[in-house]
Amino acid sequence: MELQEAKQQFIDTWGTLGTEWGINKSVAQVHALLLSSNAPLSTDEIMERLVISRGNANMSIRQLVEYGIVYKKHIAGDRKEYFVAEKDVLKWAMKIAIMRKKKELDPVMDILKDITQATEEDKTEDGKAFHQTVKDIQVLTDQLETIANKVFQSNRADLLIKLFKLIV
Amino acid sequence: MELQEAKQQFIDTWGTLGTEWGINKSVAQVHALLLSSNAPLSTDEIMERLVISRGNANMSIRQLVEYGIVYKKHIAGDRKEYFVAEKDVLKWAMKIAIMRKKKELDPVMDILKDITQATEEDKTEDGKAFHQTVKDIQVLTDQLETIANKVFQSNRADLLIKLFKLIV
DNA sequence: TTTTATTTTCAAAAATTATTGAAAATTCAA
DNA sequence: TTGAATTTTCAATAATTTTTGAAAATAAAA
Repeated sequence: MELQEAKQQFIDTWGTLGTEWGINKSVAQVHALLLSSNAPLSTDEIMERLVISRGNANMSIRQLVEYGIVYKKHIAGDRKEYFVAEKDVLKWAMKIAIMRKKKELDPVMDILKDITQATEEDKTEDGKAFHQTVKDIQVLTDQLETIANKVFQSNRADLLIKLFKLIV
Repeated sequence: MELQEAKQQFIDTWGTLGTEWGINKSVAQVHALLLSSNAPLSTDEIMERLVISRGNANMSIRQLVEYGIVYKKHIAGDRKEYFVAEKDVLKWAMKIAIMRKKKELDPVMDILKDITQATEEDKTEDGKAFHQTVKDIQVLTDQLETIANKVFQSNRADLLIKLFKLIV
């Protein structure tokens, strides 16, 4: 397999995976392209390489920079902005996880808590069953959150992984 | 908050969350409706309650049954099919996780392995860096997979969660 | 300042995904 | 069998999401 071919496959695969998990295909592909490139790339280079419009490239890059998994890089004597991806997997994977948790999971957990409380007093069979169902979900997500927070706060997620592999 | 209101909010929230994570809104809502209902529901009841078409209801239910998180329930003297949701959170959450891992993550992991191998011999600076990047991702996902498999295989995921909370 | 390069914005178009609903297929009781 | 009830299918339509591309805004050089 040619190096270029391998990179292209990586970019395509990443794009598909992103789509399946609710991440925009272009965003995922720009991320993959930057991950696969040693050198910083300009918007023009990204557009050309992925065959996407300037608007799309600009929006996608901006989102990745906002996520904190792609950095701007100034190159002396060049007016263009260049971009590089964070190469430490554990670092960027955790940033994505934290961002999605905060944006999509936390609000749901708040609502689950509300519903659990609001149905606390219900005396009907149906009401009690529903309360229990929501409470079960809420308790499980709370437990998972505790674990997630501990892992996120730690700078040694790699060690935690090894530890967990060891003891289980 | 009325019980009906609470249920509706649960259904809406679940639908939104599903959408954000690449699960069809109707599928997620049917799941939430069945989770929130003690009694088994027929396709007609689901259609009526969620205001969706027969086709949509049928497809959504089928998918949930395929996932193994909703069961068919025969009611004596009634020709209609009824459906109930698996109420054990840990059980259905794990089934969803296992299903999505198999369908969406495993193929990607296979491709990452291919790319890692195919770029093993590359002697260029760029090739070596790309190889390392992909390999890092691959090693991390492999570690996470090991953990996931252990949790999935265990029937006491709840205990594992408690254990992990304890030691970390 | 003026000019030129670069980035950003966003309405319009395209692509994708979800949903409908009626016809076809199936199932079951009479 | 026949016929009614129920389920399934799927082409057509609707809704949503993504992408484009050109104009506006911004930034840097002349």
